[in-house]
Amino acid sequence: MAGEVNIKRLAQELNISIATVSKALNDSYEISLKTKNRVLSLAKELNYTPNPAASNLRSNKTKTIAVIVPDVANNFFSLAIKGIEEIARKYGHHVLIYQTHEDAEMEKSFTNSLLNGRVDGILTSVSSNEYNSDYYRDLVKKVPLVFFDRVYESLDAFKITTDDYQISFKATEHFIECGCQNIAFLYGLGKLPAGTARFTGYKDALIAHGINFREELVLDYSEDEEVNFANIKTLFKKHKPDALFSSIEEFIIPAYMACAELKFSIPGDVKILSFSNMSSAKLLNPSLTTITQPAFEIGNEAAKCLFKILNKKGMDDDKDIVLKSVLIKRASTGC
Amino acid sequence: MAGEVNIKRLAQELNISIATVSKALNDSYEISLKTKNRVLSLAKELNYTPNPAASNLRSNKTKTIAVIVPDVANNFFSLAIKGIEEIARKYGHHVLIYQTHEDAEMEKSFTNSLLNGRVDGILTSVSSNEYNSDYYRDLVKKVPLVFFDRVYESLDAFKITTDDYQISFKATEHFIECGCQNIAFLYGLGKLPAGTARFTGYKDALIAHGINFREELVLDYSEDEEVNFANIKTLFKKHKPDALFSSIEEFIIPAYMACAELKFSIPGDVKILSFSNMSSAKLLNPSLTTITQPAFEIGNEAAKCLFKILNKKGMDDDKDIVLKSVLIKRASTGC
DNA sequence: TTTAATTACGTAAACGTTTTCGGATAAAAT
DNA sequence: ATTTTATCCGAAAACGTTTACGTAATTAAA
Repeated sequence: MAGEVNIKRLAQELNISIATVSKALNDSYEISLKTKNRVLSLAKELNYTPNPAASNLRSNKTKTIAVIVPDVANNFFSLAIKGIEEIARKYGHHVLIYQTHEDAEMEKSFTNSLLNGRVDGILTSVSSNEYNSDYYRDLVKKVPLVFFDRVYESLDAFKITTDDYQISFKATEHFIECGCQNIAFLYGLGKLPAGTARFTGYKDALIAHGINFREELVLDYSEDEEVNFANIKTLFKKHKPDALFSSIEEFIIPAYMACAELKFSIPGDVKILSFSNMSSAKLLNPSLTTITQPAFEIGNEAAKCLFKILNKKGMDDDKDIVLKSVLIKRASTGC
Repeated sequence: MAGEVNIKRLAQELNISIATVSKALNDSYEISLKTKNRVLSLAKELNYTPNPAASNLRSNKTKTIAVIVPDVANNFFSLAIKGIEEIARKYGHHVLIYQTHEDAEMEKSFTNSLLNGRVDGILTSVSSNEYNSDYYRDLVKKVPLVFFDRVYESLDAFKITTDDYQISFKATEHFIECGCQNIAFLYGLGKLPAGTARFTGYKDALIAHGINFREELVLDYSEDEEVNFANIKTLFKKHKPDALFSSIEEFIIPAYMACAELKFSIPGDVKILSFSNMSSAKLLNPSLTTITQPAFEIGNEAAKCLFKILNKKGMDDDKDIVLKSVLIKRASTGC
């Protein structure tokens, strides 16, 4: 009984046409204030809410945006999502969240499932396992899309990133100021601009301070945590680095465990810092120096950007927004 | 041009009716294998995907489910969501995620926005700030809904929970076996069954071992982390507990910080354990003994349950599923 | 006073599906 | 030869909105 409250029902009870009701609900200029009030108050009384499917079908608007991230369990992404939601809520949009788990195929499959008008726009942070530039070159023409953090550089699309190069340069200098000379680099996201920028910032800082870059001090990320653990131990034994620059959060656990197992003291024997948004960084033993990205703000900016596109405003704005990360010095670098 | 590929277009190109096309796409028994193949292959060739709005409008099915949680940044919930997604993907459903940030009003507002047919069903873990039993009593009649972890006990609805009472009892016994006598309880989720069950398990274990329950050793959770920090310090100074049983993850950071500031050694001066799904628990200083809930499995079970409802199967199954948590002993309890 | 403009509302088509019902054909049963 | 049944397909309505267009009533301009 009470379930079937739709526009037709409102129209009948008020003795007006459904067109008038619809327009009144959408605050159209064509409708007098008096009838608007009549409609609105009855709608409220009957607890009317518009059917989204019908509305979407007719208007081609879904009031939903999609967020595609590798993993919501990652601190960075969960914060970014929070930033996105804040804006989405402001614009009355729902948020559809997809996790790719770094699987490029799943990423494409998810994205494709959104192209038939399921969402108004997409915010994406691409998977790190494959560089799928061609796919995205097509995609950005088909749907409003904003990249954040993990972007494709060459594309003509809106991109929100951070100052990976500069902050990595600065972090490396921090090591050097603490007296480190053999700074190892734990290399993640190698296929993405963010990864290479972090690496280049590290390398350039070494060179700028007259320290030779040594290929053998670079360790590539493996998805298998055990492998990373083993690799770090090997790195320690073979090359005795006095510092570890971890370019992604995932290296922290195996690095700390390796130090514990090899009885290396942090920061005495080796100093460590890492890109990270872990809230417990300050509780590690010892507390971890981090490069912390403004994750919430990135999500915030990305979402704002998308709604600019959806509302056709500021299309001539700069398509590249770069936010600043911050280096938080703690005990693991010890100075 | 290529954008407007819908059923009508397929029908025209194949010289058959749109009804036939629709039925073929839905693998109806009314359609011959031959025409099914013709339709399917053309659909694939033209990259046809059905318009979800139209489909939803007509069929009253959205192929989406909603997940309502307090916070995706919480390790427990992000894992649970992963478990949900696995099942949703299996059934070809999309997942809409909402964060309430423990705000009961926002929770109601979100939930209400889903009642007009935006989703086929809801998985929810209710906010801890208010006990909104009346609201949910109405709600479960209107929409397929499954509670997980944070439930309303009195309702006739599907609920996935864990053995909070038993595991808390066991954890308290672990303290006692380690020689603790003044075990403080950091009390969270007090308005929810999960919270009270944990508290009761703690209390009953004390009594079972002839230890007096002391009200002054119980500390209620505050949303303000600074307040928790201060309260824990006061607790330490006033009552010198030799153990801290944290019933929620959020107490860990202030507890560790308080110990550090007061120069209390863990587990020497005070032993600590906490409900937690933090992956870095083993890296804390010292590594933290945890009660870890099977978060992924909870999500998994909850989603399975919802799809049972949606497919009208197993409606006579037990509506209460209880999974087992596990006590992982580490250095912070020291024995 | 006539005409033009403005305001307020209604009619009906459209969005892309799904589904009910019925019909045509052919095979099987009588 | 007639009836029944099975198989395959189409016509058309329906889902609940939005919106282009038309029109009557009122007001402003001529």
